[in-house]
Amino acid sequence: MKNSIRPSSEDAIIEAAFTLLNKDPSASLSQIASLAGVGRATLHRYFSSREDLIKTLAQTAIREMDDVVENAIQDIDSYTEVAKIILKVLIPLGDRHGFLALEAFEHDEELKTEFKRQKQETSDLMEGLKEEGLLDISIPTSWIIQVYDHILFAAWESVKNGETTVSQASDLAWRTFINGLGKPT
Amino acid sequence: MKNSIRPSSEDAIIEAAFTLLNKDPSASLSQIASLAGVGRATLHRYFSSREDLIKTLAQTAIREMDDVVENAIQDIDSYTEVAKIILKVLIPLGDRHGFLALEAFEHDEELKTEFKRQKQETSDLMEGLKEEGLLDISIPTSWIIQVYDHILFAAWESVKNGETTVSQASDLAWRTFINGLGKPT
DNA sequence: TTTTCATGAGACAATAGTGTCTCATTTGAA
DNA sequence: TTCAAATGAGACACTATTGTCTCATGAAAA
Repeated sequence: MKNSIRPSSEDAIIEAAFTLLNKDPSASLSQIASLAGVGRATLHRYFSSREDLIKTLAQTAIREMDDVVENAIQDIDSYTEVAKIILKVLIPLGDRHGFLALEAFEHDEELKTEFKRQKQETSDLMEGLKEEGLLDISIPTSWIIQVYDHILFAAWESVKNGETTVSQASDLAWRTFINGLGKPT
Repeated sequence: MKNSIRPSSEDAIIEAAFTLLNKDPSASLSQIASLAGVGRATLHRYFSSREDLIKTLAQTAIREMDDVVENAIQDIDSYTEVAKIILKVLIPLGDRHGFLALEAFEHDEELKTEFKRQKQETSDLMEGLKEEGLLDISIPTSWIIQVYDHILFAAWESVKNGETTVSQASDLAWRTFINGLGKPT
């Protein structure tokens, strides 16, 4: 029972950081501590430096994405349905994880490995879609991944701007992806 | 002949800023001045503050985009060809203008107006594509704009990563856009 | 009650960036 | 050559942020 009950301070800081950094990626540690309702000293007790905090946020984000995806595709067996569902469940996470796209993790081998793994999983998924005859096999997988990622981004922004609901954005994104890269008829 | 020959210092600073800020958006004014080959004091003689410099860069970027687009579509009369060519000529500008996407211009009315105008022009272009029967009229124009912008972004990144040439990325982007949002057959 | 531990408040030093200013030098034009 | 404008170098004050440290307090566990 090492981690059964959290001190709540650490979680509060992480939540405050996610909230604040998405509004202003250069928010200070003072602001974060303040929103978390803890002193700045306490923040430094849990996270030795700003870099340490950001790294924890990135790891948290990776885990949250893995969790939400794994949970959503439990009973699905076709690549097609998996790709469709992932698109839908990841859209709402943009508000929470978006700011991480602006951070540089080039010096962190641990995180780079995790990012590489996620990219590889996406790659495998896209190869699966090709096998199922949904995607044009003559299109480079690297381009397919780019489009998949950026359409997801477009969907998130569309929702953020109030142009569509998550459900609508999800449908539009999927339709655009499939028609855009699908097997020529 | 007020502006016939530039002092070159101002231009050198702007060029250095474009180069450096795309590598590191938080590069200091010292670094920028240094790369431009001028003293920090001189930089402040041309740009009263960092904000002032960034704003000039944004205005420059808008003008450069307008120029390259206007120049490319001079003799074209179909919306379809225009949309296709714009995609191609804007890809290389990503390396130069990309960092501006990370800046916040919410407090600058002048720039906000320019951005709004560019978005409106894109909107008009997409409506034109609908009229020419190239795009599905049942798809919201706001979504079409999102996809157009993000596919452009995907193409730039694809080139930046060395996955494709500009020409290949341009073809893939156009194909993906047209098939993705085109009229159902 | 006593003890232990997390915490808040705040002082502190170090660092970095910014904007201003001065002065000596250079450059180019008259 | 002479003069005026542009420049480089650098000092200066100001601000913000960060990370460390100490100390008193309050709450929970023993």
